[in-house]
Amino acid sequence: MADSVTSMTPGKENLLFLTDEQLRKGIEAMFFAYRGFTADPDRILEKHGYGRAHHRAIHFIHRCPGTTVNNLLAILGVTKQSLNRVLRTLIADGLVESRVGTRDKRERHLYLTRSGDALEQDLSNAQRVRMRAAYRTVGPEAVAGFRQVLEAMMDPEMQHHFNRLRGNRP
Amino acid sequence: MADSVTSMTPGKENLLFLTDEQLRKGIEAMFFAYRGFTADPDRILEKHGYGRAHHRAIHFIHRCPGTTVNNLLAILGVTKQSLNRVLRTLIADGLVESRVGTRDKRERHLYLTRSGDALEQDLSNAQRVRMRAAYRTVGPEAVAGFRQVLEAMMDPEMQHHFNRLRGNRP
DNA sequence: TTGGAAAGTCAACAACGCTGACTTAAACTC
DNA sequence: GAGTTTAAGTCAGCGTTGTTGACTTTCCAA
Repeated sequence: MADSVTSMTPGKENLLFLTDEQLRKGIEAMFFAYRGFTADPDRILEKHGYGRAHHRAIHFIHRCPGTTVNNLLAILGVTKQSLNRVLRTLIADGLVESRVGTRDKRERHLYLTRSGDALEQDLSNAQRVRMRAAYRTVGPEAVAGFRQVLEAMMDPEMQHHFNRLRGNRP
Repeated sequence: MADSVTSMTPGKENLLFLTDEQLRKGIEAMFFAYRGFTADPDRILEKHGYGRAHHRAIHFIHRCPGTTVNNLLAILGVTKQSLNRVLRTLIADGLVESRVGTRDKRERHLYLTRSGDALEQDLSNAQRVRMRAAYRTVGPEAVAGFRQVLEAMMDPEMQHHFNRLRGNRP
C-alpha cells in the first residue's frame, strides 16, 4: 500500500526513505489539493461578494463563539487592519455580532448571528462534502495519515492553536 | 493508530465513520498546514521581491522544461494576464528564458536559466526540508495516506495534471 | 487565402495582505 | 491618582495577485 512512497531509487540509502522527487510530488499534491479544497467555498462566497478572508473569520468565530479580536488575530495570523476590514463588512451585513466584554470592557467578543450561522453552514457543508468524498475513497487509515502529516507540517505556534480547538478527541 | 479518526461519538451510525466535527478538524488542519507549507518559500521569495505566483511559475517550468505558456496556464489555473505579468518579470530578471517554438512559432517554450534554476533549488529545498521532517515524524504509512487523501481532494482536471507530471512511479 | 488559435499587451478593478501613525477606552501598576 | 500598557478601531497608502474586456501580432492549417 505504501509502496509508491517507501520504494527507493536503486543506490540510495534506505534510512531517509524519501527521494527529492517523492518529496516534490508531495509538494505538488499540496498545491493541487488546496485548490480543490477552496474551490467550493469560493463559489459560494462569490455570490455574497465575500472572499476567503471572510470565510476564515466566519469559520473561527463559529468555532470559538465569543472569541476576542486579539485571539482571532493570533489564529488567523494576519494584521489587525486586514482582519478589521473583513469584520467591519461582516458586522455591517449582520452576519457577525460584536459584544463589549463584561469582565474587560476593552475586549469585543464575536458571535455569528442567525444569518451568519446559515452562511457558515453553507460554506462548511460544501467543504465537508468534498472532504467526506475524499475520505470515503481512500479509507480510514489514509485519513489518519493525512491528519498526522498535516499536523507535523504546521508551525509549532499553529499546531498549538490547532490543538486548542474543539474536536480533537471527540 | 487510526483511533482518533475512526472512533465514533456514541449513538451515531458507524457507516460513514466520520462526524462533521472530525471533518471540520481536517479542514482546519489543511488551513494551518498550508500556512506552514508556504512559510519557508515565502521568506526566500521576499528577499528577491517575488511572491507565490513567481514560485509556482518557477516550480512548474523546472518540472516541465520547454513547456508552453498555454500548458502552464492550464496547470496553474490562472488567467493569461496574471501569468504573463509574472513571466515578464522573471524573463526580465534573467531567471526564465522564452524560446520561440520551432515546429509552431506562435508558441513560446519556457526554460529556467542557470540563476533561475538556482532559485528553484533554494525554494524547493526549503520546502522539502519541512516536508521531510514531517514525513520522518509520522512514518511512511501516514505519508501514503496523506498523498492518497490529497489526490482524492483534487478536482479531476487537476488530478490529471498531477499525474501527468514526472515522479509518480519513480 | 482566410479563419482561428497562440501569444502578448494595455487599462481598470477587486481582494487581501502589509506598514505606520493615531485615537479611544479600559485596565494595570507604581 | 498619575502614568503606562493593552485592546480595539481607524485612516492613508502600498504591493501582489487575481479578475474582465478589448486589442494586436504572428502564424498554422484547412
